[in-house]
Amino acid sequence: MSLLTADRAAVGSARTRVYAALRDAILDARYAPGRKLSENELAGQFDVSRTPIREVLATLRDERLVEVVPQVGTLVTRISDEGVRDAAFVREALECAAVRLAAERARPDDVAGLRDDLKAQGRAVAAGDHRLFDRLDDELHQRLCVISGRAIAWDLSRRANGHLARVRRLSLPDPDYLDAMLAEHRGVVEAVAAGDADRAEDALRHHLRMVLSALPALRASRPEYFADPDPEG
Amino acid sequence: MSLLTADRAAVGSARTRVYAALRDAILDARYAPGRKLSENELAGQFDVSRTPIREVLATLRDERLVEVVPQVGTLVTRISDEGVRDAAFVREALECAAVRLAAERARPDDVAGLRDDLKAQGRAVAAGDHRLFDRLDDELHQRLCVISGRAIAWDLSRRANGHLARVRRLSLPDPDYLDAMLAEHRGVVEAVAAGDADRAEDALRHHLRMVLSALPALRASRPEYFADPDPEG
DNA sequence: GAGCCCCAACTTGCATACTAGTGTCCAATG
DNA sequence: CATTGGACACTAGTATGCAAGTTGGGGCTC
Repeated sequence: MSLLTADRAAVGSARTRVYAALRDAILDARYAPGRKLSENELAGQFDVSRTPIREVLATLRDERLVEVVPQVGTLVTRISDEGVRDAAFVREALECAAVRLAAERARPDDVAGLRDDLKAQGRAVAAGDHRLFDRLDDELHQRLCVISGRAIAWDLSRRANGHLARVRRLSLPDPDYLDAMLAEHRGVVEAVAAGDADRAEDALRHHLRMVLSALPALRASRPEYFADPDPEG
Repeated sequence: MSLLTADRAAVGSARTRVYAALRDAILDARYAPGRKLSENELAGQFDVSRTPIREVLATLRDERLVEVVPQVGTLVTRISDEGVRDAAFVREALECAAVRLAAERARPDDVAGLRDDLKAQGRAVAAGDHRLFDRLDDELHQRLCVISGRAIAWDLSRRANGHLARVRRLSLPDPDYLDAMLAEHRGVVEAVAAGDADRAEDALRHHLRMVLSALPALRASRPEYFADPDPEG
């Protein structure tokens, strides 16, 4: 623990630091699906004791990113159809409801903030910076939820998003994909700016479903990241 | 820890037991909003160490039922307009989306299960057993989510439901209220049975919003349970 | 050589000790 | 009498030790 006390409070205690790092590593598949994690090993890597590690793993378990088996170990979950469908369902339900409210409530400075985000996304696409685009993507969705007055929609959406977020991150290297995403973001933002709740909802719903289109290709290229397919549509 | 090992596994470890008891106590306001909780005291009451208590409190913090202030204490949150609105929003978004799917997918035995639940609710209303009705109410909503194929909708709905659940439990003593709730449940179930997604969604939306109608009376009768009103609609 | 059994090493769950920070209460002082 | 300073009791966060259980491999037996 090399941080000063004040910094620890600002950064949010060891737990926050470990959580962010570990979640990021799982989403990037640096901790690959199926890999076994050891509380002791992680404690050593992050230079903290097992206690905060255990709290972080409990949070990640709620997000379905890890599976804790008592007396056996903690595993990074494989990406499952069920998990991806659940995440997509939750995001669609919560964010589509939120974007309707956002369209009704958005004020000029809210719209300006959304457009700033779009511009930054345009620069990220031009620069081919997938990682930055990914962050700005999340930020845009968060902004929409905040504008709706129901910021909790983003909190829950994000928490339920683990399996889907891995699909998204692992699929990013296609430039056409980024262009399409950006175009869809623009459509959502313009509908919100116009105060058109129906159009905003439709645009966002379509957008959220598009992420799923990358799934079959990813499964084909990285079958070891996936659990066995399940038949349900 | 007086339970056998097998029972502990079935019951789900000390944490599950403590979680259920503590959550129930908070929802019933036996631990009143605003009350300070002590990890040490709770550990003594439940005859476990602070570790599982802390895990439970972390979960309850995610549900916004307690607020943990470092180096100060853990408080039962007061019921807030924001918290109630957030809970209502999340339930409406998730469960309305789920009930549409349920209406499309429900099979005869699913419908039979729903109707069994309704009958039990009728008996509970006749007997004036609010507590039982409350459980059956949750069960019905859960069934609908399970039928939809998106059981996660209920998981998240329940987790986000803390503030609203307290309103519901504390408001129960009105018999007309129970009658009205039961009638609305019937409307939802019949729409699902008929495979009418639009009607099911409308009925459920209306139903979920009705819970909010009990809020002003409760606030008037128990102002000490509530945080200061906030102006937003 | 094949199969079975047992043990050792590892796992998480829980209990406990320690650290650092906060608020309160009382006493001393202006 | 009011106010301020300080000690003390209590808090949550973290570290560590102990208990119970699983797994996999090595050695013994057939």
